[in-house]
Amino acid sequence: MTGGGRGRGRPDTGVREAILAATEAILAEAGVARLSTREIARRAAVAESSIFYHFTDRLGLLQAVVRLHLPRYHEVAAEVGRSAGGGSLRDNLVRLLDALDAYYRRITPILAAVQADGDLRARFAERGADGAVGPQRALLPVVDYLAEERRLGRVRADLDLEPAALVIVATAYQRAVFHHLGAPGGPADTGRVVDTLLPALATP
Amino acid sequence: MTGGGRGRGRPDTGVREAILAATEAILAEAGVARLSTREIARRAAVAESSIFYHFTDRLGLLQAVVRLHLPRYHEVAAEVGRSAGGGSLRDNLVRLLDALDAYYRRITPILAAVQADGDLRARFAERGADGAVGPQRALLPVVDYLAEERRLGRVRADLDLEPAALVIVATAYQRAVFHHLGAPGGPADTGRVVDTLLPALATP
DNA sequence: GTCTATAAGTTGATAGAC
DNA sequence: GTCTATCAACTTATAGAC
Repeated sequence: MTGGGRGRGRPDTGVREAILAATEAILAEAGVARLSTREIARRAAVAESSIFYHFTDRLGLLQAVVRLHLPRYHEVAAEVGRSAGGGSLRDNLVRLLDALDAYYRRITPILAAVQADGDLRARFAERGADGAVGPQRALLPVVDYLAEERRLGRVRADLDLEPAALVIVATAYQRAVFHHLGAPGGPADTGRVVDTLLPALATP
Repeated sequence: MTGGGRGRGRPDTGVREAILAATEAILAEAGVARLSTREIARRAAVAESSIFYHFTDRLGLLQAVVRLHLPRYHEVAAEVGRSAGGGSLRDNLVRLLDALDAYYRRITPILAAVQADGDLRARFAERGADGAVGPQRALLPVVDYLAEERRLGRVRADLDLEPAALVIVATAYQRAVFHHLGAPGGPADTGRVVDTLLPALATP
């Protein structure tokens, strides 16, 4: 694998990237159930065997897709976390929820694949155990953000951070799932959700 | 299909039920990707062709599994809804969240399959359109429950019901997903979640 | 209604030329 | 690194006996 040595040595012909892109596209349209190496190769306009050269096997490819996207979650959440003191608490929460929602909409097909493929789920659980990506780890950036707002006195002093973060992340994810399932419009806009949640979070 | 005429005419040999049970088991363990008629037949100790006799094709079988479980959601939520006036608001919310959580844990593999299989997702979206099961419809029983508590004056008069229901359903679903992905213990117990949410819901 | 037998097509994966 | 060619195993689905 050239993976990681971008811009060094012989330039990638783009086959690896084309394979990853085609995989994501199929995942989004048809789902894991119909993700075949044959179809990936056809879409990427690439030889089927190139998939095995770059990713060893089908599961390796799926893992690569997961590892390519899940870590970006921390970027998304951290960016909002940095602006903790900035605007109003309400505005920050709206931006946090919108950022989470946008992120989850992008990766919902991948998350669905992890949930629906036993092997992939198993490997994902392993990684979670050693602390790398694990499921509840998704809460940490939001917990950090709330802790900062609490330090600034804008969030209730007695707020239980983990449940609060769970509720926020859960709401964003749920909306993304609804969207993925074809819900028209999506239930309630972000402003209404934040206004509803605010009495539980803000300092009275 | 004898389906529906339980206890009338010749008794079912149980093949249909065995197929459904085996399908659910495989869905829970291995996921849609590995759900083959061959494996279903093996587990159910049944001829592969019986699957096609009862369910026409693979997708028909998947639809049958979905239709068998999703409607139970309304039973679950409605049962809690009936006890609206009963105990304290907090106790009712704990019971509602626990009921939703238990339900979602059972059907998470099926929901994952719907999300991860394009064909199944498409048919599910169709049904949603004609108002039968649709995604956001999941919110209605919770909206009804909150409306009743609001009528009784225990929930804020100005509570925006849809977002509130969304947050509750989302939290239960998120916890079920964490559990399915192998999260140890699950993040925060129901009591803490409800206590965190309560200031947003209860009459001040 | 349930079975056995079978068909045609697709699957993930490998070998070897360039 | 990427390709073409090839494989055995498995896939969904059908036909027809009981």
